[in-house]
Amino acid sequence: MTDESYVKIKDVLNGYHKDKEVKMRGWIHRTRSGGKIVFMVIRDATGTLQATVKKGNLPDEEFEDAKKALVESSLILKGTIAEDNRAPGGYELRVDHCNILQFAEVFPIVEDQSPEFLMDKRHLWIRSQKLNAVFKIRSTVVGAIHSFFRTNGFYEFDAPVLQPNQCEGGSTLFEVKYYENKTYLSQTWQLYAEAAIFSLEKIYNVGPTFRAEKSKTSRHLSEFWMAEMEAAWLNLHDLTEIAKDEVKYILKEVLKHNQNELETLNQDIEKLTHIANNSFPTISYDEALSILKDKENMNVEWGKDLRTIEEAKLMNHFDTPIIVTHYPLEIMAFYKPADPDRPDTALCFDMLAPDGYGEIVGGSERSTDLEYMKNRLREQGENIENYDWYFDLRRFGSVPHGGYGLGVERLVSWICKLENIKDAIPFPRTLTRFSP
RNA sequence: GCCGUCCUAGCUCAGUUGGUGGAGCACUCGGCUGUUAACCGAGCGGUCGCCGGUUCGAGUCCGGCGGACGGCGCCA
Repeated sequence: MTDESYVKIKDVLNGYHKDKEVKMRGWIHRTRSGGKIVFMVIRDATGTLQATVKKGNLPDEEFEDAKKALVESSLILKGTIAEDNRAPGGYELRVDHCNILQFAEVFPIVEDQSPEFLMDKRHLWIRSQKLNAVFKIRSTVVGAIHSFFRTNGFYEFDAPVLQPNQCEGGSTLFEVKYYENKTYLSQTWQLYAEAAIFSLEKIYNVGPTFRAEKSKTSRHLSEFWMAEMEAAWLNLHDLTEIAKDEVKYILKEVLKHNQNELETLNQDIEKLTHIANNSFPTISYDEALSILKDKENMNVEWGKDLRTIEEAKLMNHFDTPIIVTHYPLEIMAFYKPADPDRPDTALCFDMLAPDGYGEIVGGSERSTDLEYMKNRLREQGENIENYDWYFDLRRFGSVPHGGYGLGVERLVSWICKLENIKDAIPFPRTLTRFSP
């Protein structure tokens, strides 16, 4: 698949090619030159390595090329790997052939960068060590989601991205011209998933979700990836336990495969390991309100959703993610059923991450009561006719079922300790930015 | 929708009471055979976001507009 005659930097740093003559290829990450010596830090997908180019050890014209090549020039090098404690990482390549594939123009990103500038140059900034590490972890996270559900008997099931109706709240849809009509970008996979469980029973999906919310915060994207599951015969307790298992499994996979990346990002590996190996508590909305009142002196009126600040204060008292169940029914979407034992609350839950990363999972049992759902939709001013096919699901062999959605970027942000969710996705789309 | 901060060289920023716009980095040239965000010397580099106003004179004061970023609400 790849040319094995070229060695990777990670292997060099692990000592595999010591004193060997090797071929390497990559890009110039940093370069500084003396009169007759050039120090280049070269970069490939696996890491960075110092290469020393000394005049006399290679043809003169190749030395001159090495001297004038700017940052991000692509190149092929031949030379010997030497252990040398003067080199960062302890190893360096002593070059005897330098072939510059393309002399890069002046790279616009230098030492001082503002977030806005880096966002404008996102197509170049994704080469940075930080984003390289984040996207390696993101790859592990998404891979872990697939393997978690597949090994637990779930089928991957895909829903259309273009959807004629909405699921929750009307004002947050992206409208799309669809021939002579209009349709909307997917806000959730859920309604289609609810149709599919009558065939496959246990399903999941990872895919893009679009919300035209006018949220300008470090936790919101207009286009983000949601990992959703839906299954027949599950109750609220089952759902919360699966969600906990899933998040712990993802964490363990990241800890297994991405130690270097977590270090690059200055994440606390011990803390994450502790979280991955401990149980996540489940509390009710009522208990959350008590904690806020008793320990934070914050009075939240019963019936109000927990706001960002309240979630953060609540999480001061936990060092793992927690599940909060039984939010007030009134503020919940039409498909969430009331708890028969506590009819003013819904059979729903959120998972909150520590350290202010907020809601990473949201889910619920789904109502099987057709009239109840119709009434809730009418109260919210929705046109019931749009949901006719969905209501069919309650007319033909309806069963108890439920599901949840996990925000991939929210999870990645927390695991990578990112300041802004925009760095958890390669090319972020927000209220004000849809380019590059 | 509401609130706040910011906008000066390619980048990051300084700019005093209103009086001929600066630094560092990047880049170019010169020097240096072990640098670690290399260093030393020189050079190149400007529609001070836009429009209007006050003033002899505006980067600076006033008004409007635009853009970016963040917070709240809402959500994953």
